[in-house]
Amino acid sequence: MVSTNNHKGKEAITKQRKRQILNAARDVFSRKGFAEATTAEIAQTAGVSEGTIYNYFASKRDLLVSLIGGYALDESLLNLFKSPTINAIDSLPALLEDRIDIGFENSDLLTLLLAEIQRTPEFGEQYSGQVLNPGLALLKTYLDMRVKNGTLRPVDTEVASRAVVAMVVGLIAVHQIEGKDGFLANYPVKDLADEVANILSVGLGTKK
Amino acid sequence: MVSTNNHKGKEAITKQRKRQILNAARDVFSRKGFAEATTAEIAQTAGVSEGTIYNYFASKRDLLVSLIGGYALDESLLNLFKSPTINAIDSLPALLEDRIDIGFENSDLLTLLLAEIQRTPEFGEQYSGQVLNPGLALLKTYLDMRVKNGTLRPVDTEVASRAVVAMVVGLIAVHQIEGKDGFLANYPVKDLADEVANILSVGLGTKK
Amino acid sequence: MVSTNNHKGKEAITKQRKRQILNAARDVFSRKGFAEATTAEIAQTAGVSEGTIYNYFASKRDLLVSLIGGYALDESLLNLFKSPTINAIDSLPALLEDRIDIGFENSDLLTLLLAEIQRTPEFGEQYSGQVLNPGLALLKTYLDMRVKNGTLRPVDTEVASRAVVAMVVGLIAVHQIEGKDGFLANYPVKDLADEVANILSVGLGTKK
Amino acid sequence: MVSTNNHKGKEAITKQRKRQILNAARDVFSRKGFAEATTAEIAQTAGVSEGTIYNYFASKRDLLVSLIGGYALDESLLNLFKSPTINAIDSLPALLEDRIDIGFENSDLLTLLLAEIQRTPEFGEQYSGQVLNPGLALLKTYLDMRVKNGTLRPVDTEVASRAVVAMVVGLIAVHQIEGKDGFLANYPVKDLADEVANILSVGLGTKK
DNA sequence: TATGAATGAGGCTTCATTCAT
DNA sequence: GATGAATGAAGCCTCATTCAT
Repeated sequence: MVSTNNHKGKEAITKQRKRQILNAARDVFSRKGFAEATTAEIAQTAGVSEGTIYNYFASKRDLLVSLIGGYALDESLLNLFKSPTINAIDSLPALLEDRIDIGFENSDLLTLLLAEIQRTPEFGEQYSGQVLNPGLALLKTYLDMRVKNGTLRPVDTEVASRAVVAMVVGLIAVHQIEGKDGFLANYPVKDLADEVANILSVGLGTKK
Repeated sequence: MVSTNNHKGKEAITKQRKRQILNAARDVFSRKGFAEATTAEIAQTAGVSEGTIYNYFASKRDLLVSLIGGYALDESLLNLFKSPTINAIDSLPALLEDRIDIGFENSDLLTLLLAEIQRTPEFGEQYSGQVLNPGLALLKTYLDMRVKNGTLRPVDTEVASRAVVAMVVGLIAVHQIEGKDGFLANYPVKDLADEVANILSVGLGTKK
Repeated sequence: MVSTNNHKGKEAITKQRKRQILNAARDVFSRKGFAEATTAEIAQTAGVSEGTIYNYFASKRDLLVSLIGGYALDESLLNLFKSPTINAIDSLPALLEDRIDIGFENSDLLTLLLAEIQRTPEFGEQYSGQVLNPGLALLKTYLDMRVKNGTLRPVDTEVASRAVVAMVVGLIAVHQIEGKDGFLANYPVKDLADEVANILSVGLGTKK
Repeated sequence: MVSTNNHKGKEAITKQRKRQILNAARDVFSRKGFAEATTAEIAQTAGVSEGTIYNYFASKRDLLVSLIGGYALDESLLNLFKSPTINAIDSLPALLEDRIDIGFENSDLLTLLLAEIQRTPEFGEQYSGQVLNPGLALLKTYLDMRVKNGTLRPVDTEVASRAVVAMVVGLIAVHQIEGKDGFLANYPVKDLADEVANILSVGLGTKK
């Protein structure tokens, strides 16, 4: 029992230590980008020594891989596309508000992700498979249903679902370009979401 | 005359050499990102020696600055938002097709731009001022006109113009994530543009 | 206690390592001059790798600054002008012998110092303040006293003290120019000191 | 005749061009030191292009060699030790004033010389042979004469002549260390020369 | 002969990774 | 397991020298 507990305790500690380092890596990577992030700064941010990182991760690159493939992004950027419940979709303004909010908050991570996907296409496949596709699939299912019951025009839902996602991602990018003094950064997110939802939904609705 | 010609010739050669190096820099930066690009690779790509770069640019960073601020992007990514003529806007599908085409072709540059804007907010200001804002302004003028003459709902055109741009940028980003075997990369651009234009324009149109 | 000891041990090692590198820097700088000294040679001389230098000093220049401003020269060239005790002054031949000996041994450092003072006047101020002026002040105090009690002519002791120092420095310079086969390098230092002391002291003494 | 004149003209032009470049080299070397001087700056200072330098000198180092061995320094620093006439020596204050004046004005060159002699002992031999020794010899001859006719104590004139030179050189060095706001730089050269001459000459004189 | 663009060797510096404690 | 000093590969940049014009 004791040793079991110790084991569990050790595993828990190990897991917690990995998390601690990954969080630090996420912060530094998203601020500096992968290449300009230093293990020294990650260690300092995590409150551990540089050597300790290598007790938990094989390399700096392994940190990035764990970050993009792992649970660590789940709680921030990844939620951007993560399966909303069908119910959530039903309220497009609320859904958009939620996603825009998360996205603006984590636009650095989106940039990091785009940049690293570019250098390592596998990241794109991984991210597509784990995050983007499930989200798109759910969206598509929902749109298909509404097309079938006649509350939507018979659009190509494969495209339409991507258009919805693209709208959110694009707003994040424009927000990033405009900066903290730009228009989007200072427009109430709720109003933004309402306007955009309106544009999208009315556009997708059947004409009378 | 002779010396004048010589002068002109030298200036022309200098300009052409700068262009040659900037083109190489654009290639390598967009492929590797700024930090991971090496001056050695840029030189090799440009077909000059490493030292030669420094006869034309003060530093590697100066290459980036010249690239983002200069004419070098004008012919590719910058066109993404560069003032389309009012006439061009009139045909939303054609406009979107054009921009999506350019964007898919240069998605690496969009990523580069986003990443470097994040590290150097001045780049964002510069890009906003020189490229994004003029494009948005033109779009807004056009939308305002159509709102006034009743062919569009009275939307917030400040938001709506950004939504249109965001849609394009977002599609580029999603395309980038999905990769060359993804859905968007293999969907006919013309059809994509038609679909998206439909979503946007019908959504923006007055309900009967 | 243990951790305290460890701390002390680490600090001691750090200090010792800095010293080790500074000593190497002094050797190489004085042999090659600052600009022509390479960090590679300093590292090799110190018996560490090149990167290690930068764990202790911010830059090659910082090595020079630490060298000129720090304790590292105290034990060699700096003693040249460092406050001798009044007693020591009393025996001018002994004082001169001591200083000439030190100076001949470290003429490379004098040259280094002069050269770098020329490029960085702050070094001159620093060296004047920390080393030269205190030495001159002591010398002047002593000369003033002897003027007052009549064992010296009423010379301008501000000038006279500099003359004494200049004599030593000049001998070192001439020795440097003549080289190891030159006259001064092969003249017994004690005899040289006696002769020069005679020239100076009789010259400074009252005429009967 | 014509061709001869042309030849003479060409030679004259060549000589004049060499001189022009050497002067520039002297300026830059004495300001920056040999290693930190760049051929670019020398060319600019000389008002020629970088390539032109290599039409007259084999290398940057050759510039230094020509400078130290050649006529180019003759007109400034070299005069420091260059054979004064016996008559000139007769007035020690005047001689010292002259030399101190030249020396203070050209202390950068003295520093340059010392530094480069250190790296290239041949320079020291060359300088000793061409400049220092002749000067010392003349001084010694003069001192010997005065010893013989009883107006000087029977000092070792080999040492005494070096002491006189050392005094001048040392004053220059101290002046260099103290900088332009230091004591020596702001003391009237004539008074300084008088004081020092007094110290030296009375010291060298026979006691009554 | 004058030019100055091109070259490339070599220097300083950074930083991911290792390893002895 | 934690530490952080040591390492050395690799990158950016400088600058003496060459050479085609």
